[in-house]
Amino acid sequence: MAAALRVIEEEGVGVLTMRRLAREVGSTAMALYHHVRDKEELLLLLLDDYAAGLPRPELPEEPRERVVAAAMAMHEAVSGCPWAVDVLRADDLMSVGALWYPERIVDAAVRAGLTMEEAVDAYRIIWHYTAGEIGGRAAARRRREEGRPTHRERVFAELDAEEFPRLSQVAARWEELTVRDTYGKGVRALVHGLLP
Amino acid sequence: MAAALRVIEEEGVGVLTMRRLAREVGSTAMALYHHVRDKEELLLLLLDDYAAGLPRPELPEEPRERVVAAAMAMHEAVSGCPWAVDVLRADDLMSVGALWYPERIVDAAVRAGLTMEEAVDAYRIIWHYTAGEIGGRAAARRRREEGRPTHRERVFAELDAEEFPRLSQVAARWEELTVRDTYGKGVRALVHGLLP
DNA sequence: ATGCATTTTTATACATGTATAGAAACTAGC
DNA sequence: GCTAGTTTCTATACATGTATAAAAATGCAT
Repeated sequence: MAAALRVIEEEGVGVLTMRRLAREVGSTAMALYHHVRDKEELLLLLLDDYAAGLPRPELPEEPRERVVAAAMAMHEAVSGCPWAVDVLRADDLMSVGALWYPERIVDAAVRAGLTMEEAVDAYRIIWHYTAGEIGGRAAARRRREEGRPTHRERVFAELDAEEFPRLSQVAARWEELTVRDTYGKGVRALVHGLLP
Repeated sequence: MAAALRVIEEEGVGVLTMRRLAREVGSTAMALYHHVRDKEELLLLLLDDYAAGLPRPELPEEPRERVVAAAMAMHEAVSGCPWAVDVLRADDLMSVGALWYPERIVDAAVRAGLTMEEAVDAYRIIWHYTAGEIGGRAAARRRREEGRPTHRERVFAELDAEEFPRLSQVAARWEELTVRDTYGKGVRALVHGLLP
């Protein structure tokens, strides 16, 4: 795990292969499979460690603000973790070390007056939004790094202004409009719409 | 494209490999690369065709209801497309054939009183939520099909009731609580929070 | 028809995750 | 110290996406 972490931090998650990690610890790739089920589990364990070591921010008392703050902390935590993206789609709970976030969110939602069922719904909806936002941004960044042409360019190039007036209107500014961080805006909207 | 579509529909997206597709059309894997940049582009083209052929549902006039309806139609469209999941994270626009959805959403948002910038934000936030929801559900299904133990089980097994009272409280019912479709609830919340 | 340039296809190769089979190292009981 | 069983590791193999280089096919001007 330490070796894996070192490789990731020094050279990026892209170069962490099973063979590379094996070489790093003086073993063979398949030997690693005695300790982890597959590569995803390895990354999950790393994520877990990472999450467990995160500082837990002070949260406001007011329930709605509390949910927003917890969600934004969760978002920030995952954003700062380059290998999280490959694991995120795994489930609706991130990892053991990161249970702190759902616990706070569900709790605050209940305190805001939601039933337990509603609170779980609220958490999962917030989580899906979070995962989607991070996944999208990570994919975009990766694409940019690899120099691949964004799909968007092609889309906007052959845009029919008759059929899609609104999109044509913003086509030129899309890039500019979409680099801004709108995560907070989204969570706030969700909290506004989900909590009484 | 037709061959790829046939393979996917008959045997699932999992068996569509470049070599298999090549065999299907009596060629070699690398020959395909003259027509598509990579496998992702192939899937994107398929998705595009699929999206272009979708029926465009009648939408309510009232702007907020219109956004909700368009979003739900978009969600349903993507859900019904098994190979969409592998492409979705690509960007914040799905594909040319699916531009109908963002166009309606942005337009309705503007008609509801948002500025163009705000409308684009709203669309992207809804899109991220949609992508996250579908990605998560697809991952869960795949995991179930492969018989892999869900990460969640392990998480809940070693849950400390002292530290995570709320989560412990729902641990046993998590499965039951999370099979329900809460997408609509989420979009409604977003629309409620984003549109004036 | 012929020679050249461009398009399209093949052959081969590599890195990757991981399955399988078996070897080696270790542990417990005597 | 020896044996049987278990844990851990190694060797090899395969399917996959795709890079690279070369071959073949095609189109075009003469």
